[in-house]
Amino acid sequence: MTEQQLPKGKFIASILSFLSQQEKPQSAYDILDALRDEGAKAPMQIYRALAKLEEAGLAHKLPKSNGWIACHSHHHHDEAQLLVLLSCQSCGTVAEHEDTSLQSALISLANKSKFEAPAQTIEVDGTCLPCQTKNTQ
Amino acid sequence: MTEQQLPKGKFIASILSFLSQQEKPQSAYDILDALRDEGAKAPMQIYRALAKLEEAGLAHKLPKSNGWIACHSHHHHDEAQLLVLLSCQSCGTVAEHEDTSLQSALISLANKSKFEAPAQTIEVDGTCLPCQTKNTQ
DNA sequence: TGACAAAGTGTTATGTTATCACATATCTAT
DNA sequence: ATAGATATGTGATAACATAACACTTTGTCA
Repeated sequence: MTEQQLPKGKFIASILSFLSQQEKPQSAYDILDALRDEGAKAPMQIYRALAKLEEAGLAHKLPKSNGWIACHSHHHHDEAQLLVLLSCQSCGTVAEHEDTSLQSALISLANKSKFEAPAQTIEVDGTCLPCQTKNTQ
Repeated sequence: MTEQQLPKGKFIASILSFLSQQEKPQSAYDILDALRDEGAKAPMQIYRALAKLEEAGLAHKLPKSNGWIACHSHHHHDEAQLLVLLSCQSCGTVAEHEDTSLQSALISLANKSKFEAPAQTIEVDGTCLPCQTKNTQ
């Protein structure tokens, strides 16, 4: 299992706490605004903290949509090479998945091309179940 | 097979031709600069054309890195739901793959969650074979 | 053919996301 | 104490993307 130890840094804890309370991904500038009280003044402060959180596996960036979420899966495996984020374009919610067969399919594709791919996150945009039913009513 | 008919629009052909000649993905602003001669003046003109090219399957946007490439695969299938772009972080080249087993793994993951995912492009960042050998010399 | 709708184009302004560069402060081991 | 590493503050700017509106061209059909 992953260590999940909090990296050190001024805004680390606040950002993680803020993200955890949000249902939807937040942009770096959303976070900046939310942390004005605590002295955050420039985007750089937020981006630096987010980079550390991501490196620690405590937050994930949605690669397409520039948003950030706190990691909700407390069961990440060290050997996991692929995190899939199912992102609902209608309501904004994001579901995290570590899928073995998807991961091995990706690894085998990379191997065929001798392409060296480190662990990564992919975002899949679509519509979650609640929103599907909502939209057909 | 996909139709691959050229959409109409002032900069469509020039953009496609420009992208085809490039080895690496180009940003919308790169394209804008390249098309000054032909009268391109504002980003909007480029983005509009790129949207049509992407819709027609003639160009692909790298979801993570804001770059655009001309489609090099002349064999896209209509039923393809997933395009994988292996993007080398060292030299910038991008390889296009339509991988059946990766696609079906993704579809089955989505089905499990009843998540409705339309056709999409995912970008996998890593290192291509030439760059791997280059970097260990 | 003339009139209307639809599609395409030009342009300004603005919104959004991300990094550079450099100064200053703080921590840590010897 | 002090040197090196790490962290922080901050202004400026780069890079990416869209809103909004006016205007022109093209398609089409009575």
